[in-house]
Amino acid sequence: MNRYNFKEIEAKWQTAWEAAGCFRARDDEAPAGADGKAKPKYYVLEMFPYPSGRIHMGHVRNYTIGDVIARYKRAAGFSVLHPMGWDAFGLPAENAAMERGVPPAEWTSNNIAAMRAQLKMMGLSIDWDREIATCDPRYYKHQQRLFLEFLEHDLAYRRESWVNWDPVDQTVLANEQVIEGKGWRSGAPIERRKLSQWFFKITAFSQDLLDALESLDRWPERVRLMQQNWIGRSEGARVYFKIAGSNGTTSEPLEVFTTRPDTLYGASFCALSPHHPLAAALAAKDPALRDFVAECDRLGTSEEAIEKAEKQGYDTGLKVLHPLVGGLELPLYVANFILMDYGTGAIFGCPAHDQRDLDFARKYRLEVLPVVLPPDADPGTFAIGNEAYVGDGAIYNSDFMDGMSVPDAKKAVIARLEAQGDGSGTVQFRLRDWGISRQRYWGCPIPIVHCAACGPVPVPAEDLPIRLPEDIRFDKPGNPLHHHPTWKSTSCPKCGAAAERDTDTMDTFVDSSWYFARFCCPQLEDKPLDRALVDRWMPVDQYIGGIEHAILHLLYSRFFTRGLKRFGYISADEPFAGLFTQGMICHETYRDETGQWLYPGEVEKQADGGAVHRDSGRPVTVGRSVKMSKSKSNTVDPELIIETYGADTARWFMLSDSPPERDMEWTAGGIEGAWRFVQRLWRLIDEAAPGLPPADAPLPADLSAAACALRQASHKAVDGVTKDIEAFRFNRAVAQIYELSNTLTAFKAGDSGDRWAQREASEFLARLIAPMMPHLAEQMWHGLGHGDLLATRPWPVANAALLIEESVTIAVQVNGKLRATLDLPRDAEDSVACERALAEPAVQRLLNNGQAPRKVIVVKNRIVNVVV
RNA sequence: GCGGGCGUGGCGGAAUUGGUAGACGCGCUGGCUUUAGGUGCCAGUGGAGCGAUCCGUGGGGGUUCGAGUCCCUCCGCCCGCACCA
Repeated sequence: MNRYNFKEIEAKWQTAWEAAGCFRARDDEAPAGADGKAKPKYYVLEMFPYPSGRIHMGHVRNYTIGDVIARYKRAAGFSVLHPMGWDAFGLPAENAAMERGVPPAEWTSNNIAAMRAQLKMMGLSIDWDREIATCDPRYYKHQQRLFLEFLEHDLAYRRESWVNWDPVDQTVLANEQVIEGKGWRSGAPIERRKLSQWFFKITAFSQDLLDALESLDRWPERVRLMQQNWIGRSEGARVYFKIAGSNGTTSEPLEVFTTRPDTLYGASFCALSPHHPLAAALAAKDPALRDFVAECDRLGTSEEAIEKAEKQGYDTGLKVLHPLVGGLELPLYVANFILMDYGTGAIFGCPAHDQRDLDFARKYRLEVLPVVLPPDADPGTFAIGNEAYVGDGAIYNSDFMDGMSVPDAKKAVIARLEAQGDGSGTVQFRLRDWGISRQRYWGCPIPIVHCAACGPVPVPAEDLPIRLPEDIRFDKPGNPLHHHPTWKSTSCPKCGAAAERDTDTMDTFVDSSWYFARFCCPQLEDKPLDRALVDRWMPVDQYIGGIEHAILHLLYSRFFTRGLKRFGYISADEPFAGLFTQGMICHETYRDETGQWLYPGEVEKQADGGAVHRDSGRPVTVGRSVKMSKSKSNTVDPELIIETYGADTARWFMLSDSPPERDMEWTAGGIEGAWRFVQRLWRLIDEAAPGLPPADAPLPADLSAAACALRQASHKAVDGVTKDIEAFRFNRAVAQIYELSNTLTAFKAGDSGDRWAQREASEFLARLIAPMMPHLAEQMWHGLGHGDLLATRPWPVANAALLIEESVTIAVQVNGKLRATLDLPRDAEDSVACERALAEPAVQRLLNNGQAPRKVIVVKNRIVNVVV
């Protein structure tokens, strides 16, 4: 039996595609299609990878999906751009430098070379001439230029903000480097520190970023929802509480933000963020408060940690005056759950109608006065237990608002506060400005010079790029750029005096916020982007990546695109017209008797479902399937898979079974099954080809019933697979291809007409698998006697006349339960269907000796339901 | 804590979007082929029952002639939370 030699064949077709330049994107006027019309453009982009050194299964899935779309669209007559690059700055390169002494630039470029080779093994239809890496000065030079433009347009500014500080390593930590309040390397309790940092003014576009979500109709609904919640527009009020002074005078009033001004009469305390200026002022004179604030700081900067922590407060001893209730004084606390970054950093607490406030009030024994009465409750007896009432109802206990609905009360109380000068209605966003300064080496340097006389001064555009120095050392804690003996010394571009460079680099999210546009003109030297080329390709028609980027990367890119538009680089309003978020790859986990994680390759499955260690034979515990990760040793190396089974097999398995948006499970059985199918398909064509009519033989005049049935099955497959690819239902496309292949395998050709239908089905099969298993498809195409590249062929079109069924099977139900099925001509009259259904013995039996049915429901071509 | 999602045979999943639940694949069972095999081919495969039938889409309740699909409620698991990328 012949075997499919994937190694030879995959390499052969990859070379052939490259030689023919099949995947080069054309910037020039789109070449005319066969019908004389210009080809429409189509930009397919997968999120570019971080060059960690080896591709992982997540990459294989991501790039397989993208490649199916790119190849399909190319065949469907589009002028396709499908580029690849490297998100090459970031922390892991610095960790490698610290742990192994490899310079980040060298580490990164080695990783890129290794990963490029791996991606090429996959046979992706990528235009490699457009490859970019964000750590390349030819890229970050333009990013520095863009930073200056953000500054010029007042979309970047400098202010102080909080960071996680490791007092032992003398360095700023990322949230993920803070583990239970301690530094990951030093183990020292972390502190919060204030640093002067650069910010992008994303909040300038809050409303627009929110409104435009509606136009993104090819984005997953859940991503739009998450972004909407992230931007978090809320209408509410600012309320001023005067502070009762010890000597009867009041200082500056306390400004709080609330979304529930209607509950103002239920207020029983006010609380400040530990970082509120007033808290800081009070702490200066109060050591106990200082300790409390320090305690809060140990939580770090992550919102999750702050909100999960037990609610704690510190009574400042100060009282604030209720703006509407004369003489009512409320205690003022500093509380660990108040975020300085949201609203005004201060709240009033209404325990009856907010769970956090209620928890707080119970803990500190504060009053709980309900002011919203649930619809069916009795005002005399209604009381709050351990659950706040957050629903709608009638306002009571609230003076002039009594009896109003919640929305009416909001309006009324805002009007009253405004009239009194004690507050105002306002719109608040949860979205905060984007802090981009990082105290790290391996990132894009911020092109700013700090001058004692002139302050922060932008580096003139002609002096860019500000290059990263390569002679750096990681032996001291802190930022190597900062320690570098000479790098930061320079002169002020404004006054010429000795000055220092900003030693911070940009957040790597900046790098990925415009790379998609740079792919339109990757080699352009004098400016970041060429308007004409950007407009030729942008927006990205289909963007594909992990759901974990649903908020930050996508939101920052949307913000950047608005900036780019303002600076005149782009016409599009949004960067990504279509978005697809794929699920993760999971695998079973294995542990030995000592609890040590084992890699799948170290484990041997047994017939009884158990597992043992391959070498030692010791028993292994099989754990549930979770996301592949090094920490659980449940990863499978794509390169090993491709070397064992070939790229097509890996790609096919990626697309089989699981819907692409859902998590998929990697199994040894699954990849074996895919491998067998590759072999089967190839054998099917290899064995049938010699007996088939020539490639261009005309359709014979009369075909046997079997040939007609085969044609119908093939055309249905073409139609179905096309629809499934368009809708990202690759698992269903795969299932349909299996069905066609099963039909074709079972087909026994009798006459020459049969063999014609057999050739048609075989060719369709090759063409339908082409986006998914491109090498095998080329080989099949070649085996069927074609001399051209399938990669350059248009997509097959089904003959609509062959898709229509002549008869349909109808379900016959009695009281909704299936009792029989009927074969009827398509579109048979309802009366006919009804008559035939009632004649069914199973129906007669349930009608008890010819009783008349109470009702009969007929759905054409589908169902007859007899109600007894 | 807040926000988003998912839940169907032994397993991954399909279901024309309210109309025959389990397509297709994996696994399993039986048989055949092969020098042999973890290859290939054929048949079977949701559970219970000899059977007519009955039960079955995380649990409970509801709407409907009809619910995996819609509504309410409970449970379990997963993702994001602003310095990981």
